[in-house]
Amino acid sequence: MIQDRPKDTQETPEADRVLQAIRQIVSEGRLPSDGRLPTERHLAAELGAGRASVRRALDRLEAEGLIWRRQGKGTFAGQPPDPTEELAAQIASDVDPLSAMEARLCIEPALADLCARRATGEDVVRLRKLAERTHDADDSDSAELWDGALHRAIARIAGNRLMLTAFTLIDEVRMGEDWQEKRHRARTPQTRAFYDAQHQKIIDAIDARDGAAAARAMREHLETLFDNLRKSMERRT
Amino acid sequence: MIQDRPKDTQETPEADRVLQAIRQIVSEGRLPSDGRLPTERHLAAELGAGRASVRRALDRLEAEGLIWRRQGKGTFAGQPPDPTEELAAQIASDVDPLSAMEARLCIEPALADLCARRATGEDVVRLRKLAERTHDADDSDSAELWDGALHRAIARIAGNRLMLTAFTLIDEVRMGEDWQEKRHRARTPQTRAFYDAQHQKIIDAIDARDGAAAARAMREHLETLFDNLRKSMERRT
DNA sequence: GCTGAAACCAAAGCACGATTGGTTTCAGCC
DNA sequence: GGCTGAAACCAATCGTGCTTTGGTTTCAGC
Repeated sequence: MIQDRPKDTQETPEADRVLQAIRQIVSEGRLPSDGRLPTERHLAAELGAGRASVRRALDRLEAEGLIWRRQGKGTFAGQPPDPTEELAAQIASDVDPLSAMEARLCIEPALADLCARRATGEDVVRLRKLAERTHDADDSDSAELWDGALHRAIARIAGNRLMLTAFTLIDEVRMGEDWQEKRHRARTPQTRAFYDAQHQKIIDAIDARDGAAAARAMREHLETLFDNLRKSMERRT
Repeated sequence: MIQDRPKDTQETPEADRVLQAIRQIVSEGRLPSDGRLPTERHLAAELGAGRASVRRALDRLEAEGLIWRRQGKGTFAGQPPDPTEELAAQIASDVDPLSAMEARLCIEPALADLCARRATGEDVVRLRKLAERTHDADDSDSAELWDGALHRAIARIAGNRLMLTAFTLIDEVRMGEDWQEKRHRARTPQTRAFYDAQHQKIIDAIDARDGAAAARAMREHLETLFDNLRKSMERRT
């Protein structure tokens, strides 16, 4: 699996040209709203190359996770769609914030536990980086995004496909709801600082491979979040 | 909403005739393997009635939950398909028994907790009946079925749509797997008696509306189940 | 050994008409 | 007025056939 040859930027004259060209299309060239790339045959004609060369380049981009392909459908930028999202969209209509919170309070501490028992050193580094991004975020919106990424990363590292699916389900419903705004109002500079400290505590427990402590810290974090959300909802009433 | 007229078995001469005829088709008339009924137009012609009458009869059967209809598709006996099952079928392939058990251990105690806090007297009666059926089951297979129904009932009573979906996901994957056989081997007369006692304990806690105790009892039950499953797998090795 | 070209396969999309449940309207009949 | 039967129309779905598109193989040239 190890590339022997030192030339990494210029594998072969033609292949590299094609690869760079397509990479540029993906990264800066504006694509249709669905992210669809031109067809392989079209790209080959446009770049004056053969289909085989184009396919080799696309193979690489796909391996890098920049694009995904489906026979009969096309080539698209980004990640392949997740069937969990569709299910989430279907049941999102009759789920209230309280139910979502109950579900989070049930599953996320367990995920933190598993995460602590299975995380590699590399994983912990990534988590710390995400916590830092959450901390450094300028506005409340981007803090929200990085916070979501952190919780998602913990769920992924936990390494249980079923529980990850359940988490994704909750996460999608939570995001798609119109009570986004309520959550937004619940975030203040004070709460954000508090959340950052709790994130630290969770990650420290994971770093120490202490599953029970990680679960406890996560539960504490969620309960704080829950309380603030509830308070902000009562304030509205 | 209250029917004033005493005639319940004979609402109107024609409507009742059509209703009975279709009810008979659904209950005893053999249908195609997918449970599809003849089309409304076909039924109307065959029964010598108008489409409106047929539709009224079908409306009633649908309200009773005996059939379900979809525009452009047809009328079918039984319950409408659950999108959760499809998702479960998709991810079932890369889920091992251990992951499923982890997931159950995470979610079912929480469901028992919620169930204890929300169950009505009627709910408890139903649970006791299911536990009894599990106890009285002749063979291991039917015990398995009633046991599943009991756990599902607890999940439903918990009254959280998201968590019910997550439970259904786990349940479907668990059922569809080929390690059904392993679970079968793990059930012996001794373990069955033990499980019955644990079911009692769970339901007693629910009856007492003691959420924490219900969760504890459920966790204990699942851990026993888990241990036996693991032992039976090791025995095979 | 890589490239370009061509041909074929299989999965998905698209367009079309047919089918089917959902709805409305209308006339006939208690 | 209320139920019935008939008809017409709407909207979702399905089946069919053709096209598109990625996946694969083959072959000749450099």
